[in-house]
Amino acid sequence: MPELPDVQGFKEYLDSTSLHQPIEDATIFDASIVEEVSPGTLRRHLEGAELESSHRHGKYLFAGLSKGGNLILHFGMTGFLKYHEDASDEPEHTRLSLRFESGSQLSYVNVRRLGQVGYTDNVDEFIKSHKLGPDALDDGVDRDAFIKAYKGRRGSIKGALMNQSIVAGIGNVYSDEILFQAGIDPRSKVNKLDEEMLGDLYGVMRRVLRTAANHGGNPDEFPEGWLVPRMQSGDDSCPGGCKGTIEKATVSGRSAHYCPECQKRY
DNA sequence: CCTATAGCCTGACGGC
DNA sequence: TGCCGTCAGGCTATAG
Repeated sequence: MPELPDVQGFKEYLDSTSLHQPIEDATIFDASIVEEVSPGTLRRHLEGAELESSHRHGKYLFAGLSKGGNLILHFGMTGFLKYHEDASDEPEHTRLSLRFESGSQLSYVNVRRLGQVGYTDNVDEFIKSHKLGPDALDDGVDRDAFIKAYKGRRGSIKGALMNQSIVAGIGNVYSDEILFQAGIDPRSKVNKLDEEMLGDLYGVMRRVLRTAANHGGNPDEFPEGWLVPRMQSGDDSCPGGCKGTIEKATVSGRSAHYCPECQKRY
């Protein structure tokens, strides 16, 4: 599930529930999802510390620890956070749980183990070593930087948008939404798009991600005419008013949803 | 350098 | 009901 807007929602959830509370214990239920350090090392860094801040970069969430360093949270396809008061409310598939002095707990839950938790001293180095580009909503990603980064690539525009090393945060669902709103077929080659079209795409990308992030990635709150809520409810009629049907195609190894009427293939 | 592909995990769903 | 294949909002390593 979690792309930039969803992870922004998790950040706000963490901020409003879990900051500035001493962690009494950290329980790692699944050692295999711990990256960068050993499970024991992660635990030592967490216990006795407080989460004092949080920072999102692309689909990653980092929580600054009062003893120094940062907890890394990455959600893969099925991860999320759950704050609960009672140990009996522990969700299934909890992989890491932080129990605070108050008795409340913050749980990192992930069915498929494609996500990771970990620890790093230096977030910037972690971002560099994982080859992540700038966050898609970063001020540094302006129109010119966007055009320069994508211009002339050979692959599909959908694949390029999902490439985390160019710009971080866009995944399968939001690449579909952005391309739908930009009127571009996901199979289009990037090098067939001129600078003006890339500039327009930039504007759509920022607006879509900002709007979705403002709603914490909850499709029920998205504006009229968006594609994501339709897909989620299993309704394949085009929300663009063309009366057409949303089609599916495999693009860059992922399933793309698009409207052949409203989106032009370049 | 760039792009496409297979593999990693688990659970839900549809068809037989 | 039970089994099987397919698919899923991500990332990495590898091959071309």
